[in-house]
Amino acid sequence: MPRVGLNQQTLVREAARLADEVGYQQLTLAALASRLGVALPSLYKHIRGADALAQKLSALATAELATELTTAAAGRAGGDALRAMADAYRDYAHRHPGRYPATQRVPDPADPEHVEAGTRAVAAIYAVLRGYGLTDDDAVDATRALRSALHGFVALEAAGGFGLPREVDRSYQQLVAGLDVAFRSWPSAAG
Amino acid sequence: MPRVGLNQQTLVREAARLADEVGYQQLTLAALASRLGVALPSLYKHIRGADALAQKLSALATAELATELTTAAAGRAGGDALRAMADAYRDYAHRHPGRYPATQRVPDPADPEHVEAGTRAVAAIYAVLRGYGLTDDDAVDATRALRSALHGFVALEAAGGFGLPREVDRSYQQLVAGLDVAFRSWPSAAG
DNA sequence: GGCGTTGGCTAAGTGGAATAGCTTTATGGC
DNA sequence: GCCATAAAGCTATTCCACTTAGCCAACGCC
Repeated sequence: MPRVGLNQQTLVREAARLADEVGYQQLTLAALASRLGVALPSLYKHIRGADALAQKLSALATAELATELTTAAAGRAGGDALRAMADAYRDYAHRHPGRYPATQRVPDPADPEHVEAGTRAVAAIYAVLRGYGLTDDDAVDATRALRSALHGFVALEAAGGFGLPREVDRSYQQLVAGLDVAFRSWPSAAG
Repeated sequence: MPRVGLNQQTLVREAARLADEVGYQQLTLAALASRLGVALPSLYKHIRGADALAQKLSALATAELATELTTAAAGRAGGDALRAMADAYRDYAHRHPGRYPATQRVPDPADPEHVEAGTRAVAAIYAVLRGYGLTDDDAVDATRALRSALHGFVALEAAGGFGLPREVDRSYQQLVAGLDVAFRSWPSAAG
């Protein structure tokens, strides 16, 4: 039995690739083992189980997404930054349909890299919102609104929830334009 | 073997109750059969399988949600209608945490009731947007934006994605207020 | 009351996750 | 270089969910 030379990193990376090909829900230990050319139980030498794999995949995807969001917003401000970030967000979801759902898993407090990735993603959003003069509670609310809108759109799109012929790209542009308008007049003291 | 007197309707209704108790992902045919006091294969006399059950549950939940959205918006207009509908939406997701995810499944074209429920839900949203003077392409875009924002928020909330102490209720109010602002100045001819 | 339809059942197969326990490989100390 | 040991494979087995096949009993109609 020649050794394949697996380790957790190669395993998680291959899981990410596999998920993008077959879908997040179809990512199974059995499929991963088959892909790597080992028997299923062999994976347990490197990862605690299916749930741990999902968590590590989430950390990987979140880190990737955070980096892309940060890069997109760099050197831009206001509506420019918002549009660039929103495009990067949806683009990542399109390019990595299997990884994207993993980013929605809440970071594991016991995994510093996962926590850091989540923090970086939120920080990227915060930075954009600072360009609108939003801080503290307003920034928290606006961050939640932005995440909700982007994730909701991408999730509905992936689920095939947009049946009408109207182009989805344009609807997304309008959504982001609407967010821009909303953030510009975001209430500082609403009740 | 005394007959329990099952039929598809009671089966789907019980599945809805069970899903709300244990979660959508934990709704299994095994759990449902146990709950109904029959052996698992007996369910197949009434439903084609696990996927068909999920589809029927989606039809049920979508119909319920459509009704609640329609009721909430009735007799209101503009921002009033928007807020009432948004509250009804999130309220439904909270009261029915197991049914809500089912509403995201795309209606089965072969199930007229399912299709009708989906149509009613979208129609309720359209009616609210007409109060903002939005029609045609603008209404399509705005509907997608509204659905995205509401679903995204509810999904992130359910996933535990809002870690900070800032009250989630207030964030939701701000989101809806932002949508109101955006819809009032929704671009009629953007490009 | 017979009989067909229907709604239960048991049995068995598939596929994924997980654990136990064995064997082989790679490696580091002497 | 040899060997002890840890690591990385393996097979076998259990558990759980879904599904199909095929049997039998109950109910309902004439």
